[in-house]
Amino acid sequence: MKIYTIKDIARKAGVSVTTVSRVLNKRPDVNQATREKVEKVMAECHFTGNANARGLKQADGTIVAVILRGRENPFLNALAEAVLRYANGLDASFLVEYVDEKADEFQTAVRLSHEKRVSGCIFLGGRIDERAHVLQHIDMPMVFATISAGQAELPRAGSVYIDNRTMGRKAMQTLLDAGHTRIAVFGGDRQGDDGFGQRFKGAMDAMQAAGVAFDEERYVDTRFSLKGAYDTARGFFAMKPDTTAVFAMSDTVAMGVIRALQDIGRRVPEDVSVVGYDGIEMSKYFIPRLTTVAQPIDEIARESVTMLMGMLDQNEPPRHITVDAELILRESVGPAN
Amino acid sequence: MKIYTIKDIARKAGVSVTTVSRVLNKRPDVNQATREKVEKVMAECHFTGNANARGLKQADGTIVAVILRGRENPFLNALAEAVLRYANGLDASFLVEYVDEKADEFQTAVRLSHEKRVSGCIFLGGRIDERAHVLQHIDMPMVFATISAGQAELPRAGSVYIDNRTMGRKAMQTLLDAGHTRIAVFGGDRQGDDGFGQRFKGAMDAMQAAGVAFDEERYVDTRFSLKGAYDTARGFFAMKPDTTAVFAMSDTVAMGVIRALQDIGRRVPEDVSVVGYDGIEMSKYFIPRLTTVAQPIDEIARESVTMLMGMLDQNEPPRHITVDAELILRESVGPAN
DNA sequence: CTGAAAGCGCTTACAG
DNA sequence: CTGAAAGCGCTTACAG
Repeated sequence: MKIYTIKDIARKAGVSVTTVSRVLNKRPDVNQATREKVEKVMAECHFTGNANARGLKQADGTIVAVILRGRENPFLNALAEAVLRYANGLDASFLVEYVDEKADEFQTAVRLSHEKRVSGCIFLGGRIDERAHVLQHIDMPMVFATISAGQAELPRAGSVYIDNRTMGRKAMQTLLDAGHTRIAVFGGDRQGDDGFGQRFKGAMDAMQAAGVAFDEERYVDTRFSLKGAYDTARGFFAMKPDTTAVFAMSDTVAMGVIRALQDIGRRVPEDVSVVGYDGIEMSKYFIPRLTTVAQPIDEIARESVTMLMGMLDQNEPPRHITVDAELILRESVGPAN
Repeated sequence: MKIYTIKDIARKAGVSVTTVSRVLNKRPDVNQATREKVEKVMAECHFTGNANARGLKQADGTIVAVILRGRENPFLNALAEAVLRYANGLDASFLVEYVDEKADEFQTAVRLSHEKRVSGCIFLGGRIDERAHVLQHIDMPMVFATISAGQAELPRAGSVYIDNRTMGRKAMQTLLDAGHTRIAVFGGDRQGDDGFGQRFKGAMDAMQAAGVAFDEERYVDTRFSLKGAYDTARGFFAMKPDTTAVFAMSDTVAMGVIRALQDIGRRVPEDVSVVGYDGIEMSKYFIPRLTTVAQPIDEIARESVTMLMGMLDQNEPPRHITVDAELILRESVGPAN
């Protein structure tokens, strides 16, 4: 079956391609009768135009890329949905790009700036490290959602994030308040100056203030998946069975840990307490419901979109803004025995 | 900052655009010294070429669209990942397109065939109904993954699916075997000739064979989300508190139902048994672990990709193949009291 | 309100 | 092994 081009439509409608282009783009300067005639032909042919050809013309409006790692990450996907919701109706087209586990999202951004004429981008999650240097090669506004880019030397990068250090402290405080002292922390690279490093620092702040020493062997470096957390937790609790509480740096990790605990006969929260992070939907339905640090997804999305559009349209400078998070007390934390 | 074009690179490297194009596409017929020179310039400029311009040339190889509803649907996203995994290395580029809750995926396919020169597509999940008529306007091979397209009048559509009727029967049989008789079914449109309708039919087969009457008021039409299932279940159990088992047509629904049960003081599986469907990863970690009908994600993905590529490359006819599913017995089903 | 023509950044025969 | 030129399907001044 034939794929029609604007030329075919023009011929069938007896007008020029210019005119077809005009009605395709809903421009006002077309005679009503002409418009209807062309629209009829387009409908018959199910014609919608070729995106590549259209995209080739530069003045094609703003296009922004939303970059995230993981099609199966519930938190980041919820964030992406929210970003798209706020983007809706704006004078820019948003495309979401998933990067692979082992891919480099910064190089992806650089590539996109060429390949798809992307003029701005929003990074969802992730972290900023030396790889980010390549971003200096592209002169494009960007905003990092959920992590701080304040320390990075990226003049065109803004960021929207919760105060991870404070929230890490509150998460730990919740455990301390319940009387726990042998507390494990399940997270990523604790040394990083990213969200995870901040959460860890906050947790240490709380321990220090409470005068409780942190047992270094209770820091657990885990993959952020159910299976990763589960396997790690099984191994950890075999080594450190007297641990009575866990601060997990994501809800997914928290759930994997809770499952592992259950399987070795430790109840949550009766025997071991667990606090999660992110506040994904599942945290409200898991059994037990998760006590967790809920990131304000809608607000992060809204601020990120607003900031980026401001940089793009009004040439506003990037900002680094923190939004309020909430520690939600639910069922997975109980008093130490 | 300047966005370089192939012309810029050619000038900087002192060669023609043809040559740059050749090294960009890694063609063999370029002098090694020339290639290196050009590659050096490209690297300096972070040049990767413009996807729109490239895509505009027709002989650009096969491109297939993977269409699914819901960026937050864990089952369909796992399927998409698997499809991409099998697609990797094939001589075709795959793009995944998410359609909105209220969008029409068939019109999306038609649009994509024009806009992005898509020459084949794989539908993940969903259902076939009268809206599918538009597909007859495009002469493109397609395969429906997880649902049967055998009855549809779509000459170019193949499908890969599990035998939903048989598995619906087995799911129900599990409940009957455990001694349950007051069983509810939580699903979508039970009348449809789609996967859900088949599951329901299978469930009825089992009840009939067991000589157990199905109480029509125990069929519950629910949205396939945690919240939807939870809310529906709360309402349902207030009306039919003597129900002792539930066949949920997706794991997500099963988990929402279990949470609701928990909240009204009914334990699973001691008081109420629940069987799910799909076999998503979370079903192995939820507490209790879900007894569920596991769809063979990898196999469905592999067969779908293989079939579509066969239709595309070898002009093979579409087929309708069923793959084996497995009912996994875990913790959410127990004996009736 | 309408159309002829140039051009977007590539790729691809074709010629050398 | 290399390059000049045509063309992919659109959009956009420009002219009428």
